[in-house]
Amino acid sequence: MNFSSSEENYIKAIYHLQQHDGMVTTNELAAELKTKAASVTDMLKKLKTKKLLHYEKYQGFKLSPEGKKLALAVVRKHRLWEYFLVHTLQFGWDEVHEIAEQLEHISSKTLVERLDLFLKHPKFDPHGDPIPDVNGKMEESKQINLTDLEINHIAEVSAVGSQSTELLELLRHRSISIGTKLEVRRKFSFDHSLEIKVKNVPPFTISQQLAHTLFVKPL
Amino acid sequence: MNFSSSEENYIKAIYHLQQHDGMVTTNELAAELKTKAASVTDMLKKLKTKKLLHYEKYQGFKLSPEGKKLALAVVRKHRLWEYFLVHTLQFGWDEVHEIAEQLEHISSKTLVERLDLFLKHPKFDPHGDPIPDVNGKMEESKQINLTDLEINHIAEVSAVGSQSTELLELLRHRSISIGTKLEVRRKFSFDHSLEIKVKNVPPFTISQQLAHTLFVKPL
DNA sequence: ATATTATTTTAGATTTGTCTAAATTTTAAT
DNA sequence: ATTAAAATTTAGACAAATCTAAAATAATAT
Repeated sequence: MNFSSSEENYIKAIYHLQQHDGMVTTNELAAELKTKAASVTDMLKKLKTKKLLHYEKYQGFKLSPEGKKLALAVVRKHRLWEYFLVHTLQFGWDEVHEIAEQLEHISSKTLVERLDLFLKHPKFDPHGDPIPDVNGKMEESKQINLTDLEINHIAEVSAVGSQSTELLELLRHRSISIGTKLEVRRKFSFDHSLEIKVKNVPPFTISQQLAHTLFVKPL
Repeated sequence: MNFSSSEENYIKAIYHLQQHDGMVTTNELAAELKTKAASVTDMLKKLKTKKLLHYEKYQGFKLSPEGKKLALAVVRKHRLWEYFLVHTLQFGWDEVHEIAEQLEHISSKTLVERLDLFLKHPKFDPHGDPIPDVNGKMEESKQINLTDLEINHIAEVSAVGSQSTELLELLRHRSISIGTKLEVRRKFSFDHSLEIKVKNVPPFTISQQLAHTLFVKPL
């Protein structure tokens, strides 16, 4: 079976959403894909006839096993290409998302496997997310959310929860990137903001919203 | 300006056809793209409004300077990706065409330039075709058509004029590939077939049609 | 329990790229 | 110079993916 880029994007977005929610709703998906609810409904019907998801109208939906398999294949391609862009072509880790969004839809089993071999079977992409293997299996990453990091424990930034330009701009301004070592000095319960310490920089405060999109590996 | 894959395919096909013909006709292009004349007419109108080609109805057409620029950019991407697939990912030179057809439509200037840098600015693709540089300039390849090779002069196969599966199958059967050294022993004027000699193999005869799709560099 | 609000779906329209069949224009042949 | 044939274009239809506006359903709030 072969699927359009659009279908693959829907399947991938559903996969990401159902990691948190279990069941996904029409509006959630519309927001994620920056499209309209009506368009989502249209596509859901098509994906249902292709047996990629379980869907009863007004009831929400989730991927079927075949849908999950497709999602993992797309995620695998996306993350392998990101790894390639950063490690082979010397892109910055914050420049590769949009290009990988295009590359992930190239359809050639052989290409993916040759790429994987050339890259020596990487297990994590430049954002710290695990890369599924040919069978969709991936290592559990030991990263936790920054909001869950214990006070005064040093950790290394390993992933960011979104690749929006706005977020990346803010991170750049704060000189935070993958690999940055930091610790949480205080947690303010009023607005859940955090005081952060990075070496060679005076302590600064970040919002709960920002902390929520950052993942770290405790050292 | 950004263009759809379909538009880029039309522009690229026109570019290739006008290398021979100067002016291109609707049916020629329809045949090249394996589509219908009516579809070609539709697309021509669109490409004309986008100023990519000169076109008066019933009169044939050719690329405008902007069209040529776009064509060369697509050709550059195609050939760079082919080079990458063969030299970096170890594909055979006869396996890469279809994948490169997809990759050539990835739109990211930076990506192309980083790829070019990583590959060390290759001048020719695995089929022996010259790779245009960023400005669309390319080296004149010294290859000539096999039908123009003088009798008893040794030459090396440097390019094939098509990537059709049928042709590649025939070449494989004849054990002819890029780099094969050969010479023409006789030319038969009746059907313009050629008697070919390759080392370690008894002489064999090839049709004019096949000879026409083979390009060689005299040694 | 019913009304209000929010969510989701349907109905109908739009864009892109394609097609078939019919009409038009050009070319070639007598 | 007509006519026949070939090439090209138009007209109208269709599939994919999207949208807006209206209708249907579900959730909620009194």
